[in-house]
Amino acid sequence: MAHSPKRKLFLDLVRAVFRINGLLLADGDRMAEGVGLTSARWKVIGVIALSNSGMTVPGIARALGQSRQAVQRITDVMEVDGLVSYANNPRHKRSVLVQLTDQGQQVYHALRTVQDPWAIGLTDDVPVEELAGALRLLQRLIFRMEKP
Amino acid sequence: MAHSPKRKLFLDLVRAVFRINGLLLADGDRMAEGVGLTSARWKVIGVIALSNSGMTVPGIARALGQSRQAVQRITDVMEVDGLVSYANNPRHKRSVLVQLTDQGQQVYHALRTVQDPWAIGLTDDVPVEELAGALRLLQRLIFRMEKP
DNA sequence: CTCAGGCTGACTGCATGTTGTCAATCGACC
DNA sequence: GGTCGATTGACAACATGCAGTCAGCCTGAG
Repeated sequence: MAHSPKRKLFLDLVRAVFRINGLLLADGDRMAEGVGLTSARWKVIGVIALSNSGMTVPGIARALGQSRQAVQRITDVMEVDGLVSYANNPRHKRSVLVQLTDQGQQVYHALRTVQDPWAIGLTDDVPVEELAGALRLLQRLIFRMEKP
Repeated sequence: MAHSPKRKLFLDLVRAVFRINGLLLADGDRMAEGVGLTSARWKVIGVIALSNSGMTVPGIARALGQSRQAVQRITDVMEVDGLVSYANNPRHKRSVLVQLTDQGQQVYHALRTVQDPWAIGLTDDVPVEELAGALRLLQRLIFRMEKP
């Protein structure tokens, strides 16, 4: 049991996650630098773009599973850069809504035009079922780690 | 094609990797704090423990797929803490070998006694085949991303 | 209405990771 | 033996993430 194949498989999977996380960040930075962004920023932009009327900073953080402080710092920088704007939140006086500016929208779409071929190229010859299976497993692990 | 199921699957997988990476680091920190370590340090300790006569800093970095500077900073701190020691490298005058001290060995084994039940508990009801499949997929993606 | 607990923003400190640069050493080739 | 490219250590700048704290706003129970 100490060296059960499952244990080794799982630890290898953990290492693979660490590794691919670093590679994804590196690839993301490379793709994003063409439009003056970074990996962390397109993660945030992506969440905002999927919403209709903007999201609060803690809301974005919850969607990403990150701390609100990390998101706040990023939105603050992007607000200075003119990619997002803060709008009054009718449901909450202090917690403003983060919205994409026109420039932010343009950057988001520019990003898509680089990101899509990248995603397609990486998964060219990978069957959909394998992707779905791996995703299910990861989501299952995530669920178990989020509810301790 | 713009919204092909595969593209969405892949992007969901990317998000899952980001999320699980954060959760693994958090869990690792929680497990490691009992023995006075952090996630980053047991990653490094793990690599050293698997070697026989110690490893150079760049060697550890290559094994982890990280920059040597990041590893160097961690080994420097662990050397001050008495977990590792630097030994002369007969094959290279400047590049010393990082070795576990007795204390480092003890910490490594203490970590295993916490890590093993954690790994087992997370994968309790997950079939080995699913683990293996997900690992194969991730390693395939890693391979494609490492060779641009 | 009042007030207690929860949510938010702002700030701080810390850990980790990347990239870039420079000088010293190594190693391989001529 | 000499030379040149690769490797290494040391240092710095920067980006990102977490946790902790504090004060102010919001919400809902009483």
